Amino acid sequence: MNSAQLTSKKKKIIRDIYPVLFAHYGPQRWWPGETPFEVCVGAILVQNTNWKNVEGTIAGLKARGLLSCEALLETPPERLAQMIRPVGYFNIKTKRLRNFLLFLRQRCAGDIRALVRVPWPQARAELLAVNGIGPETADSILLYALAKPVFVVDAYTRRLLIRHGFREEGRDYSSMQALFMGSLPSDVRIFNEYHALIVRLGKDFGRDAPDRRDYPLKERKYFLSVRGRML
DNA sequence: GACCAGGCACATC
DNA sequence: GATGTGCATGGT
Repeated sequence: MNSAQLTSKKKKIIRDIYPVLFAHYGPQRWWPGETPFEVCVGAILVQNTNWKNVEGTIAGLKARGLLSCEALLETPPERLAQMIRPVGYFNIKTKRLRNFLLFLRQRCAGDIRALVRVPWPQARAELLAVNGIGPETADSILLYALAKPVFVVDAYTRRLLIRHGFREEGRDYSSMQALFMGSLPSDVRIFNEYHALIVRLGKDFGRDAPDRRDYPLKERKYFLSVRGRML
């Protein structure tokens, strides 16, 4: 098999996994937040943390009427840090959140939706320039807050790829993103749902999922396991 | 009590 | 440029 055929086969695998996940889990209706601003706050707070820990924290901020750019900026950092304690890394996340809020106020007059009219590669670069916003956080904001056609990659995505034999593509963020974006139509709805489904799958199986990283992709039929169902 | 959870920046080699 | 480390709480 030449490299072009292998690439084509890999793309097909990426395309084929999606309908299987969708059929099994149904629509996930992401992002689990009400406003674009809430998406941004959640994306920062959830970094390397259980989403459950973030949910309650955001609800608390909302209940206190603090879930806005200006209100959060007016909150003393020490106080903010105490309020977001449950998300873990609360000191560093306080700084990261404030860095984002300062960017938001200065660049968007406090409204992230101002970036909707900016071409997404530029908006992405601007977000990445904020200390504390890395590729996944930036892409989550672009896709789920601004509806830009950007695929979000995360730890679950890496695990899924490695388990399906994508050792080369799974080596770093941009490679994984290129694999998905190069295999799928550039459709916000699909990118939205696919990433959410991968997270859902990951939460179901965690690290207990079958792991066949030693099987070369070209020598076997790929598989996807959903509650014992193998492909 | 260990291990894990929807990262990121920074130091060091 | 690859690899290692600190950041921290809450659930299983």
